[in-house]
Amino acid sequence: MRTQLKQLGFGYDWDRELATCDPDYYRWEQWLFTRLMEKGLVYRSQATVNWDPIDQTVLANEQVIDGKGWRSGAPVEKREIQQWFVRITDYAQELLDALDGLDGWPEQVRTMQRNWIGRSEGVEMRFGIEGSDETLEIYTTRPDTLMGVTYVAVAAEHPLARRAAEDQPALAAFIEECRKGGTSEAEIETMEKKGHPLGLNALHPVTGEAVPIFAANFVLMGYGTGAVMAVPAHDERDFHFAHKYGIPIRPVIVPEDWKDLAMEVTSADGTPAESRPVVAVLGDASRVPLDWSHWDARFEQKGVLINSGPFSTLTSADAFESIATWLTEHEKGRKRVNFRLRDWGVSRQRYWGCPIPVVNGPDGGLRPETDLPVRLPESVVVDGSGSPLKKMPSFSDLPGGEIRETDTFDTFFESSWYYARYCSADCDTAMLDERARYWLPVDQYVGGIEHAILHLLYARFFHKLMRDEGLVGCDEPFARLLTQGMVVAETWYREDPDGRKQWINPAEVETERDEKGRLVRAWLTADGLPVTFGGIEKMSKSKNNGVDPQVLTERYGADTVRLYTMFTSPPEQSLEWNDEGVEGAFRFLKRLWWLATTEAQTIRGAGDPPVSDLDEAAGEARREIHGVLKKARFDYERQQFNTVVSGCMTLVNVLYKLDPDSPARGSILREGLAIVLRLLAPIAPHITHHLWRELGFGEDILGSTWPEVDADALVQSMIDYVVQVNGKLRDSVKVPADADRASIEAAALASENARRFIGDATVRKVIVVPNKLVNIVAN
RNA sequence: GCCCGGGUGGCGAAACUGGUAGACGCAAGGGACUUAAAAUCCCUCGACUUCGGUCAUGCGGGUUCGAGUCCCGCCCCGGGCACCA
Repeated sequence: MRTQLKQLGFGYDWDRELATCDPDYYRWEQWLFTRLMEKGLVYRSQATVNWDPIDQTVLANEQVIDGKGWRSGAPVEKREIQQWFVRITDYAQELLDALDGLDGWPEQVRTMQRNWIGRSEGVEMRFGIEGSDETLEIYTTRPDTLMGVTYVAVAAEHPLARRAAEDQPALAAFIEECRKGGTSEAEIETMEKKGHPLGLNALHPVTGEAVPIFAANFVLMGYGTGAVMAVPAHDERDFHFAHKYGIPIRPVIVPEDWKDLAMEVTSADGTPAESRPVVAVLGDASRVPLDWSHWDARFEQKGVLINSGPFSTLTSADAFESIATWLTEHEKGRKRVNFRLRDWGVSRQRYWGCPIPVVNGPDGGLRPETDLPVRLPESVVVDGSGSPLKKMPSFSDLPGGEIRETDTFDTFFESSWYYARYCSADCDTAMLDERARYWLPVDQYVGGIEHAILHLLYARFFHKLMRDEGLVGCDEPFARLLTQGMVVAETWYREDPDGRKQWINPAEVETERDEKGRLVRAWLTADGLPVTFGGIEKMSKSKNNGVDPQVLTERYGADTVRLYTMFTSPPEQSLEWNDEGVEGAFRFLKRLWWLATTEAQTIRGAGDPPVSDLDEAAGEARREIHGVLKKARFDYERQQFNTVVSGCMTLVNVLYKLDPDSPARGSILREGLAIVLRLLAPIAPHITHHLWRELGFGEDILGSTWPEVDADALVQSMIDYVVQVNGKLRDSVKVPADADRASIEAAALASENARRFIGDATVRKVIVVPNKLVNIVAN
């Protein structure tokens, strides 16, 4: 890979090369971790993982396919194990607030991070439990719907549910059922929502009303308090759950403009409107009824409270405050800010990775390892079940009955600070030294959009941890961010007899397609036997659908590969790789080469183009050249490199078409090539460097100055105006550049086609867009 | 399911804040040069057309003198969803 990067001409400083698996690197993140332990920023807690009961190993979410282990095929179970966590939630507010200042970042990424952190303002409160002194703590962002609570749901593994299950076999079976399946949010959110009553009631904090408690498979113990209040009338999931289990639906909110009617009904007899159209209750047939027999997105909207006792007639916003105050005064709850963001679980039960530098004492105590680095053993037995380190006493067993932690860090730990280590790559006395303060933040960070949330959030967090250790001087790691689109490619696979997928590289697959491009059949080149299409996905090692640029580099050279890659689409956009167009990039560089070398003598002997007395065609050529330059500079600034390349192609086309008899030809060639070589230098450095010298412009193109636009060259004496009639293109007219509005209008109205299309109609209005068009509105 | 993007010719794409849709390329077709091929150069290239035009930027509505661009509602594709990294 190093050879390939060098061949492609990337200007890296190889003295700063580092490998995150090197103990000289990872010892410093071990050191930081021990500092965080001392500061109380790490803790150990139970967390749920995917467990493969056959292979006896923890599975990554990616390794759970349709609820089964990817290797064993066994149904995956949830299992609680001790894990290390870093308190990223302590930094949630800062991570959120600082996004506003990251104006060099794409708004898209900032939005994703804001949503991920998910700050919400709500109320936490306690429900009593009938016949018990215990309480259930819940959090809601919609306290205005509190009076519509008709049940409460807890996680299947909630202690209350476990205890209730002791003498209820059906409930115990349900809890067992909930253990099946993976832990990913996508899986939990898309599975069928199920529940089972505990046979216990919760007591409403305001009314004291008893509502049933259910164990539910969509409530997770690890997130929040493991319990939620449910308002079927105003939450879609609760609504469907209530229908399924015959739980009452009690509407407590109606649209705000129904306020007067709402007051009528609540003051009339106080009869709950359960399951009856609210309009019928309100007695106004002219309104569109809200019928609670089917879900309607309007139910979730805020409005005015009804059926809510003392809070009826309040708006949702006022009710939020009133209910929060009521709960606070009665010591049953309070307002609270909540974050969706959860603490960072950094433990992995795998061999690869940096060992977590902690020692378990014989008395159960924990201490940070002081003798760093804790090296990852290099010779281990990998038997496919569990972590090899756990079965390696030479690693884990320490004198005095102490046992070393055998979990390793999440590999995001390594990728969260490598950018900073580049500044101090050779420092062996500290994680970072004063050079990191000098260089950071990174001016321009480039990475795939798939890292928009996790990697970029962890790196921002890590940076703040290092800042608080005094290691870096700034608050954020990356001043500007460019998120590349994915390079996606087809995936192909074959299944083993036991159902495992073997991924095959697209380069080894041949296909036959019908005239509409649909796949007819596909086979492996090597054996001619069929392979299965697995969809188009981002290139990855696990799906074996990467493309090796080496073949193209050998055939066309580094500059062609670089140019084509830049030309084929803008960097943010995802791209289905296809090298069919690479010939065009190669052809362009050959044209550039041919022009420069055959005209070298002319160019070397030419001077600057005369500014005033150019013939018309030469003036037009200069206008085009400087027009391209102006746009290319703009496109470089907005990082749209594909149009920089097409601009350069246009510029070379202009130079090819110069009138061979024009006296200005030599000087325009000279000016044009001097511009195009510098515009292309960052993209195709090798050829431009050579031609720059060849044409006598200088020794090193990288040391030259950026070309400047000649504003005089852009001046036009006549301007083409498009003439539209009723918004449709009908004609165009040439107008002197200094013409006033009236004469532009007159010219447009006088044009032949405009007159034809206006016909007998009356001209109502004429719109003039300066330097662009005239639209005549007539009817 | 939720969050973020995207959908424009046969293909990759362009169109700066609403103002000539398809720049620049690829592929294809025709021609020149050549014994021939490669390379190179020139021309054509969204659809339909009565050759006046008409239609066309995923689908259906809307705002506007004017919509690929703005608004509302859908469909499809990609990325992420905390243990792929």
